[in-house]
Amino acid sequence: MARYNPKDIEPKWRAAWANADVFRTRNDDPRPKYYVLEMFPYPSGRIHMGHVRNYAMGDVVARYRRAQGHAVLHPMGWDAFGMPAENAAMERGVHPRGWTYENIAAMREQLKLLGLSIDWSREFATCDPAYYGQQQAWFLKLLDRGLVYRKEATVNWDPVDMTVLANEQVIDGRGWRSGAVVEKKKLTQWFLRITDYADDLIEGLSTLDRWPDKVRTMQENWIGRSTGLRFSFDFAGTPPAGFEDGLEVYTTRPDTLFGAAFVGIAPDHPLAEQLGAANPDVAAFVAECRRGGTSEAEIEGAEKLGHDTGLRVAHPFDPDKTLPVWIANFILMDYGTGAIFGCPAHDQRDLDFARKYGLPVLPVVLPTDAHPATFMVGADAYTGPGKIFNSGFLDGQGIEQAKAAAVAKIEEMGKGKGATVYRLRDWGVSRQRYWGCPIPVIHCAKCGVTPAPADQLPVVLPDDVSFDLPGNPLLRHPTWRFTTCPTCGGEAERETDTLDTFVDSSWYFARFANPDATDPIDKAAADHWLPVDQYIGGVEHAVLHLLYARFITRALKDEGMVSVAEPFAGLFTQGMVTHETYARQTGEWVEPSQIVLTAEGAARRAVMVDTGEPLIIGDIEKMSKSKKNVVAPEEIFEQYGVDAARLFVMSDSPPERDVQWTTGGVEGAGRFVQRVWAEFDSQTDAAPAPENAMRSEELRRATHKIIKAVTESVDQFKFNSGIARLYEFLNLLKTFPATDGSVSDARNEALSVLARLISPFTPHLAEECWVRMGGEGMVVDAPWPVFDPAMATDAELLLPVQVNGKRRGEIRVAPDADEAHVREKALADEGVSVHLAGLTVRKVIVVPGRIVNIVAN
RNA sequence: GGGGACCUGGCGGAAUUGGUAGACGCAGCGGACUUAAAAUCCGUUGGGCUUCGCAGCUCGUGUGGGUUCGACUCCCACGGUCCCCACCA
Repeated sequence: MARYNPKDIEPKWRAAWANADVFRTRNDDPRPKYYVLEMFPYPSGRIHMGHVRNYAMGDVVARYRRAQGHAVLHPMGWDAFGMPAENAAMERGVHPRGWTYENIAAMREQLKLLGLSIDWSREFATCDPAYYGQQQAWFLKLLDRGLVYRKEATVNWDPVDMTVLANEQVIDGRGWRSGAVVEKKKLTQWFLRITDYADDLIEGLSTLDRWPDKVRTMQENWIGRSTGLRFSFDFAGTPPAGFEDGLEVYTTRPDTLFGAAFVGIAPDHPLAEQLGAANPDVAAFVAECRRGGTSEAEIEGAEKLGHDTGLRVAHPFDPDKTLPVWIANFILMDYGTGAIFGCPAHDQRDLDFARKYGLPVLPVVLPTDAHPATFMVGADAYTGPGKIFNSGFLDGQGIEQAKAAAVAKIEEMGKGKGATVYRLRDWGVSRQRYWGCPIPVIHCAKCGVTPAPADQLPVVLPDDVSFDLPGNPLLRHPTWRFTTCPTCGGEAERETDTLDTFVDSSWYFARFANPDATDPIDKAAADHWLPVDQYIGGVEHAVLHLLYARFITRALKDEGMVSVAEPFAGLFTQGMVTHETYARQTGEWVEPSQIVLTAEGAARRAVMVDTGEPLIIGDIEKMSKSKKNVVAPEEIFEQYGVDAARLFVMSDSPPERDVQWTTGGVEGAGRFVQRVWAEFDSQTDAAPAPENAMRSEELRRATHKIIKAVTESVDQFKFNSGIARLYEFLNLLKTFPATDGSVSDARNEALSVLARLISPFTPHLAEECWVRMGGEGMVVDAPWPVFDPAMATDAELLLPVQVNGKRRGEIRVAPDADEAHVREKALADEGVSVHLAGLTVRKVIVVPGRIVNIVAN
């Protein structure tokens, strides 16, 4: 009996799968399709434990569906454009292309170690011209349809790196890389009209019943639909130039219009800019507002700042009343109309502002339990329910009723309209970077913006670029951008902006259907495979990537390129891999491999392995290089085997939650691998057991129960529970010695089932066990075991009996025993009758197959 | 400020979705094997109490209340932890 040695056995089976080409998927496979996809990785150079967990989970699903008789599509690719490649170029003088493809090569080898059931023949990287060229092709179709446009927008500009930063790349007002104070700058940028699909993207969420509620809620909030009223205030007196039609505002509370104390406009509002041009005080105020940061602390503590323009507007419902127009720092230009009316009594921000500048606070919503004469608004605005008062024709109405009435009145007056407004903004996709998909348009002085002609696609990135200066190398390139206009033949320039990498990842799942297609998407193939049946990835993509992909899929559908609107029918968001952190007294982080743990419980201590220096045991955090709490997958594979690593990251926590990496845990998984092997390999040890016939029956039942349990746990993404049941089953199986003739049939069945049930989790071990027990072919091709409901049911049930909710006895009954019989038996039970002495039985509740509860007093 | 999730032994977690709380693993303790250690195997492990023992009683799922024959599970309030969004009118 030999110890199972993963280092020899695992590579052997990976080679066997590769030689037999078992994971190649054919598009004409007649079996029912199942598309499993894990979010494709960024080629950073090395895989980490998070990858191991993510791809292991996907592999469980893929192998399980395969065994269930599905034609499974399980591809892999690379989200290969992006900043790190350019950073490497700047820091180390390497070329982004070479750096990226080398990383891909390294990571591909590492991922292959995992033994994933991936069809590698479909692999591509988003930086392959063959991929991004197709992206350019559909981009131009969207441009043609008006879904792509250019506009001047205020962006975060990093003056050191000379590039636009996304909002999430601005940390406390500074560029995350350069540390430079970020400037607001107006630039002409490319946008995708995602807001055209805002309603549809919200509606679609309700069809995604296999998505986590959390993600659907986050997307709904992100889109942020609100309904209200858009209307204009007429100026009292001469309107400023360009505002002859008044000043348009948006509100969700038209019911509070009578409580209006002022009208506020954003510092970026055209009116503010116009006034600023004529008045240095206004210009100075606007400049001050722009300096404000957007960090949490700054918003929390930010003071409301305002500047009275001196202009006044007329109240639409009360011609005698006029309101001052203020420029206020808390009003955002890019939401609604960039202008509001302030109702201090019923909005906290307006109230803060009114108190500071001495504006009137008139309550117009009366809480149900308050009196009109005594109700006052103090430091807190009242935003609750109530009846409208102090409001002319709205008096006495409820809030919703008053909203409708106010909207109707404004519409009747021709001053505005009920409106739906979204928090979602159009998607700015311009990046002033080299390592991205070139936006395939040409700027001609005469003809304007012209799409690159189809025969010029792909517009390929030039190789000869330099990174010795900040900014966009495409802009500095001596020749690349100079071309001729496809329309007039005159001198013209290429667009030097590249696309946000989120565009690349918004359609890759469709390309996998046929990665060699001459069109962007092979429609027949995509219609066959899409939607992705199970998509798996981190919850950090809950909004951006998953929303963009839903949008692009819709846009491509409307272009006739795919038939589905929703790309991902099922979504699972898995948790991270975490690890305890260790630090020296100086605060310097220490790697787990450098430490040794002593004692246990409260006395637990960590010390440096070589010096014995005592260390601080820190929080359990996501594995990260900066905290040095990283465990390298390859070292774990080396020490415990790939199967043990796969098993552990799925066994110790529910998949959606974080899993804490522990040495003890992976050792336990390794132990399980050994014990499974020992069970298959020990056919001749041990002595016969007594009660053979009964025990065979018992083993059979256990076997069918484990089939049911593991099948359900995989179906429901409860891998940890399924694995726990497999441990339990192995513990039971060990009590059935191998040489006992009377249990051998049952035992053989049990082993055959076990090998197949573990194969999604520990595929290499499963193959070796399958061979050892004489299985036909490879277990990867074996069908999933089918459980027999009759066999999975016990012949006799052990039913707990409670008296007044407390367990007092147990009875044995047949599963189909009728209630009267169960009742009789329960009352007759010795332990029960003791507790019934002196009491009158009032009620007996029999829950079939579960429990009996006797109510007595 | 808005939205959401979570809280169970020393630790990670399980509980057939309202029916025997603590499966399974880790760590611990006791034992076997060994000259010894590691590895492995066997036993044991929520707290308290009664008992020589078999066994039994009792408390127990963040806190307080409620619904129910019965609550980790449902409802209300409070506390704590975490995540997402955020001067979004």
